[in-house]
Amino acid sequence: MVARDLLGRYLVRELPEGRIIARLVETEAYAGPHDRASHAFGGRRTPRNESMYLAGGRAYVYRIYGIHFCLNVVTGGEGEGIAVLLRGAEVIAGESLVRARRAGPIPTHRLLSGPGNLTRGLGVDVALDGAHLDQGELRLIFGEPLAAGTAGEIVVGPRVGCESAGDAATWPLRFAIGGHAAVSRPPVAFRFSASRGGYVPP
DNA sequence: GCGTAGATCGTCT
DNA sequence: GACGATCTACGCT
Repeated sequence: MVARDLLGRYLVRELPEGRIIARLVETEAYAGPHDRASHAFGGRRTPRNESMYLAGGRAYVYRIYGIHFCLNVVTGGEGEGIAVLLRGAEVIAGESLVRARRAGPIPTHRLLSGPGNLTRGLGVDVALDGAHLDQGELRLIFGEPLAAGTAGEIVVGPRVGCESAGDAATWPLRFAIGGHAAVSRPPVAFRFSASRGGYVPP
């Protein structure tokens, strides 16, 4: 599953002011026309979701709630409508550039935590919709996959905000690095503990 | 710490 | 005309 393989990989954002590097810690898969929670459900194509049907390796960016943007990586073949939502990342380099886009005293581990925060912190908007992610101002680096045991365990859970998607709501398509502080909401077993500074097992 | 409400607008019915 | 793959502030415990 590609969504799981994206964990631990790097997102590179080139801005006029400099470069931001982020490491993905939380993703969510949207499985195509048969997935009721997906914008591509039923094979629907509209001007908004058209880039979801591009060949893999492109970006699908859309606005939500009139306020936020969400960044997806198209992972299917051309015409399949399969993509992965990037829900959370950890800042590796360029933290000052991220903070410049996010007002207020925000803990480092929360700077790119959550789909809306990730796009805001990286300065991603619909201008990048359909962009190639192997070149240009936003790139995804396919380096070493996350090695089990070296960077935390991968945990799996139901997707967020898909409660009304019928049985698809319970599909285990959300992946995260277990216990990582930048995970927006802990899948299944993990819960947040401020006293212990992050997400902890029950 | 927890739950709830409000923001805000493009997109689709 | 309604609502959404969200976030934050705020009030209560």
